[in-house]
Amino acid sequence: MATIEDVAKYAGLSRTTVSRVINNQPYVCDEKRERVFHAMQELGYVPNSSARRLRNQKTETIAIVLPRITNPFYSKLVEVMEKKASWWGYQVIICQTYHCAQKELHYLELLRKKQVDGLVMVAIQNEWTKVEEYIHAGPIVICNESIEEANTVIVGIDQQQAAYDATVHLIEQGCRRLAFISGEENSNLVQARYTGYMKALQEHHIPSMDDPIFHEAVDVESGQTILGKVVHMNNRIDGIFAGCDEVAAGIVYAAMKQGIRVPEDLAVVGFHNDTISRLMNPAITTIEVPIVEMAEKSIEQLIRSIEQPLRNKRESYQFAHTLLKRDSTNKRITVPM
Amino acid sequence: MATIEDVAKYAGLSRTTVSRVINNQPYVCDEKRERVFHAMQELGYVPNSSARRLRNQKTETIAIVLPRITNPFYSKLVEVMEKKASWWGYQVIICQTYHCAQKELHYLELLRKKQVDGLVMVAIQNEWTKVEEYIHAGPIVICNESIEEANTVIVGIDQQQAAYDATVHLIEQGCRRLAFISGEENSNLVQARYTGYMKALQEHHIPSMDDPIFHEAVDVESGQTILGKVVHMNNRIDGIFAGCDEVAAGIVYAAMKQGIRVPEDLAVVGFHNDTISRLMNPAITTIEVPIVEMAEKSIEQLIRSIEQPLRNKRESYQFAHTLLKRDSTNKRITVPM
DNA sequence: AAATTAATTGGAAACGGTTTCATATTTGTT
DNA sequence: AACAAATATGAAACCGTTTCCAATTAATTT
Repeated sequence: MATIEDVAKYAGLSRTTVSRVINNQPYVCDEKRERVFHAMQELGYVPNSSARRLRNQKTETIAIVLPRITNPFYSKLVEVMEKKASWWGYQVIICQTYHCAQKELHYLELLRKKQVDGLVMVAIQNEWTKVEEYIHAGPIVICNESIEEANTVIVGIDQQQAAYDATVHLIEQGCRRLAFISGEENSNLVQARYTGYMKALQEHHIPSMDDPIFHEAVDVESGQTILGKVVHMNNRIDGIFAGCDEVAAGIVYAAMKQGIRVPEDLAVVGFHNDTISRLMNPAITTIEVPIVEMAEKSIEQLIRSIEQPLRNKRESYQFAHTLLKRDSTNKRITVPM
Repeated sequence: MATIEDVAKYAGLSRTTVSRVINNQPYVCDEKRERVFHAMQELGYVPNSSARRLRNQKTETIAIVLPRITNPFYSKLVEVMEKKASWWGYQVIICQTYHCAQKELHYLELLRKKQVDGLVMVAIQNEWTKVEEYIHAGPIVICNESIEEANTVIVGIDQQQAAYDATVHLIEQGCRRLAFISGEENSNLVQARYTGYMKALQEHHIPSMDDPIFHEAVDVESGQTILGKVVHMNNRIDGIFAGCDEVAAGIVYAAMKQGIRVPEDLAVVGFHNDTISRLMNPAITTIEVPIVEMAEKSIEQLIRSIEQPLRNKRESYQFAHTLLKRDSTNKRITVPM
């Protein structure tokens, strides 16, 4: 590969001058500028990224840390983030944790190694205090997680309110034996939603029927499994709040297979308004999340933090969610409260 | 940030010795090794990635070029690829082309800038001759595309045979007025499938009914749109081969909405065996593609090419596909041929 | 015409590591 | 005891850029 030195020699000039041409700087006369262009052309020269990164102390790369890309909600977030980042001239490294705290720390090290300029966390596996230490190594934006104590940019929706809205809707449709189904139990996200869920139950004087078997659900298969368990319980559950549409779809699918009517016997609410929630039969009631706005805001703020660092200040951007009422909860009755 | 120089000073040793410790090399006595560890600990030292990349002429990063990550087929490929790459200690940069040849070239430049050590192409937007030029800048593995003339590693399935199998199945189910629906018309992938589709038609003496409106279909929405157009045609189509399950799902969904019975009035075959094809009602007949094997093989071969370069040699890995017969084509009749 | 100021240019010093090479000290062998 | 071989260490070169600084020339002002 040709280096800047080769170009300089070929053009009979110095590295400095070539560098000026590459970076479109002034103080190079037209004739020499032309000569440099010609030499670059002739030698097929392309500036070496590693050398630039070292010299400029800047990688123009960011990382997105998430559980796994196959979850449609995450993949949509990543799609938009990559698009936006690319528009600003940044590359995107994708980091799948598979919900493993260890893996998450491994990827956070990218910040200390200076392999990325900044990082977006979509979901968080470790204690915040552990993640926090990395902020002095580079900006971190939190997207879609609720960390009260985080002194950084945090983008998302009101998870508690969303869960509350969904639960109230189930209750208004006549459900009285509800279940709360979620992904990893310990995340702050799940905690916030659970709080909203419980608030709705308490306000309507409905007892909780939760059970630990209902956690760790993140995909269609786990949704199907859960329905199997629900069926064999004594008190038949008649309403489910699921943490994501994949799980909700698995539940609805398994229910139909087993002759359990949705919503008559069992109403289901999902989360995220993934394509599948719309296409299922019955269509699944869900919480619509403004993914595009969240993703764009996250990247904008991250890049701003990179380009003009002023760290350690909490900055919260909260977007509005919407409850999309569909057939999976439509019992066509309204129970007087 | 502390540099290796700082560590050396703190430990009262030379950069060389510190470097030896970092890289776990011999010829450092235990006592000094300890001192270096202590100094690194004390200063919170982490080796700078850019400096390492420059000196070692190696980035330990690869790129995956694809149309868009939200397509479940691509996102699954990426999931597995990232997992595998990470296992080998490589980072993954994701590059979305949105089917734009220009964008693809932009990402191919990563190879020339030495910002990545190698690159996997899932789908290809440019002429192969244009892409080929980048091979001398670093290894490229083609995954899921059929480029006859490519002298590089190419991983995939027999697209032509898969389309042939799907089409024969439609014909055996009694369909006589078929349509072929695909993504970007000019890709070699689509050409290969189209050849298989036509071969099946010809072997069964069935006239082709194709129409240009049936291209450029890549998601659920376009599937829905297409069904709308199909309905208004004179010769009612009774069988559709769709290039991906998202499109097939859109078609099935829209058909049900309009009272067109699937499969009685219209049979549909999809591609990829995405989750949605299984969950739709009726479930969609599809071609199962061994995604995990393809993704793993692609990464394995790419990393092999990076670590022991021996370029410009075609190496083809073809995996077996399966036709999964489901309800969207199950007319419960067998027409004698 | 002399004194400033602006426009060009290149040498050399970073940026932060790894590796080659030379040197000094042990250890092992005959 | 003499010599070869293995171990331990650091100085300096190198990876490919960008940028500071000084030097030279051209243009402008007094």
